[in-house]
Amino acid sequence: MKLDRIDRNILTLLQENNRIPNIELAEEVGLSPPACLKRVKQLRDSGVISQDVSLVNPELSDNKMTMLVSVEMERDRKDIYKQFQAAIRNASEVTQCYQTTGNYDFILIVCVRDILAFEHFIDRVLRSNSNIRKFQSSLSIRRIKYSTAINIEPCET
Amino acid sequence: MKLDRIDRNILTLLQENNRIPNIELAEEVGLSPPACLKRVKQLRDSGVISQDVSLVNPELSDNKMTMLVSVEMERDRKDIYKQFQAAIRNASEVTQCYQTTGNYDFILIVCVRDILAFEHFIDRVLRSNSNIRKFQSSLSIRRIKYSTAINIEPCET
DNA sequence: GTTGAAAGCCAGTAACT
DNA sequence: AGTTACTGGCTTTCAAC
Repeated sequence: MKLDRIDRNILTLLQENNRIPNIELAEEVGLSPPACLKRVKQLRDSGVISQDVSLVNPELSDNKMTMLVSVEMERDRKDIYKQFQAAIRNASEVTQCYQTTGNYDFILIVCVRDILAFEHFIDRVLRSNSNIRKFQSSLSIRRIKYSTAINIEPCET
Repeated sequence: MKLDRIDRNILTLLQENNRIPNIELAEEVGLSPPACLKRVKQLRDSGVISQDVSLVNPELSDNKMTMLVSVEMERDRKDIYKQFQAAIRNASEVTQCYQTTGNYDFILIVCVRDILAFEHFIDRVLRSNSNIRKFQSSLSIRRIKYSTAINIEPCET
């Protein structure tokens, strides 16, 4: 989908606050409310906007412990990767997972209640998987920065 | 702030979709619309819900490159850490940053347009900082999982 | 906390440029 | 693509319970 300057403008604003009334949004981007609404609807329907969510203060979660886990697989076989990815998607403890190049194959961000829950996760998802050569965990003691917005540069068109 | 079962229920639902009409939300949690709305408002006002945002498909960002960077500081001095954290918060390329224990002190998730932009980031933020002993970057070739929701267990009260 | 009702604003549609 | 005019629905209040 082609995004023009106004679309990009809309996305930047909605990434900051998606509860802004359409009337205000329209004014900010210099459009009439229906025209603006139509664009927003299109952005949602086409999947450019994938989800609309409330962000909750993590201090209030029962999962106060965040672990960063690097995983190295035994071999570079596609089916092995696929199977691991499926397991990760099913593991509710994993909030993020990145496949990487370099020393490790995957980096996981895992949120759990306590060490016991983390051990349980490791046993269930990692240790039971014989395709994993090794993994290394480190405890996150603080989340310094967390932003869900992606950078959408204004363009000329 | 004390959260009862209904609050937790509301938060779980809004973390999935914050555009749900209040009427539906109220029905889902078994409350009348005004009572439900009052709770949601309170959750927002008190900061339990910190932000309401649209999530945009990262494929559409101009920053198609994600790098995972581990950073080790020269010494465990609090003022050095503070200064680094401030620099990280100011760096628009950094979308997430976790302070950790273990082999490294920080893990960054950095989104940039291309290698050039990454080099620029490294020069500006990392290489220019003499308190950094070393850092290691790896390229994320795929985001396997990404969830903004935190786990909020139902409770008895 | 619930219910019911009323007010006002906004989303969404339609007709048209 | 866009605007203006209109309708319907929802949010948001307030009352009374």
